[in-house]
Amino acid sequence: MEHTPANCRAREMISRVADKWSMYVIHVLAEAGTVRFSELRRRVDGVSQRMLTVTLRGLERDGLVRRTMHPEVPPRVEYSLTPLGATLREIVGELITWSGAHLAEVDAARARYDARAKQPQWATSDM
Amino acid sequence: MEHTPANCRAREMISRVADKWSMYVIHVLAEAGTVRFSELRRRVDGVSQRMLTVTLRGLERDGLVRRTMHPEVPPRVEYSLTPLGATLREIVGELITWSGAHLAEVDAARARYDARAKQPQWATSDM
DNA sequence: CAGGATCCTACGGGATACTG
DNA sequence: CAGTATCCCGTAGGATCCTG
Repeated sequence: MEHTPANCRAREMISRVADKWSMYVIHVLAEAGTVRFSELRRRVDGVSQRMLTVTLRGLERDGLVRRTMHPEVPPRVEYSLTPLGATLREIVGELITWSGAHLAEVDAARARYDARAKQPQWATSDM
Repeated sequence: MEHTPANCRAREMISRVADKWSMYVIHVLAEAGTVRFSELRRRVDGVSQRMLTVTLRGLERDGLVRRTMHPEVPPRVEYSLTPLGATLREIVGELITWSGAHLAEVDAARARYDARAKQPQWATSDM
């Protein structure tokens, strides 16, 4: 993995996906297929209406998500992954899987760290 | 992929890693092995000294990064991935690879989106 | 129902200066 | 060298209200 121009721009792409909601939205779309806005809002637990819109716009702009407007009343808008977006499925899925698998370890590490940080005196070998 | 408690907390883990620098730092440590602070700062292009410290502390707390202090003068501090952190290597690596592979597509999608957004009138079939 | 427009706040994150 | 401490600003992002 060298310092090629493409690699430089990798940070750009990471930034694109590394916000609070993008990965989660991709993940939900990956498992749900085609979903309406309100349904998506329900599934992406805790997202505000505004942030869901903003996130979807970003993903749509990057060609990861397709937005389909049905000219009815009341309006129905459906979202799904594009083929490009689908190529992210696996990676995001792995990240989710990883989280589940290593959650306990991370929690333990945190507890250890916090304990040590709280009483730095005890960390000295003598006492 | 169901709505298990572990899966709920997946978002927590994603949030942990989905900030501006964590993935990038993990990636650099993955390819560089054991690195001193200043060297890391040079390699993680664009990071401020403060944010590198903050990011490293977070990763250390979560047990993903090991910090080794050598009691010398001038001080030497080295960072490396823990075994747990190393399990993220592949996932982050895939994301980087993905970025490189699909950069052009994303750029094209953006250009298309922006063009359409700028002149919404032209989007109508007649004109 | 889908989401644009506003308002507002908290926090991410940069620059700079200081310390062991 | 490897930080910590401050100051400060921009923006991510939540709450609310409004419209087609």
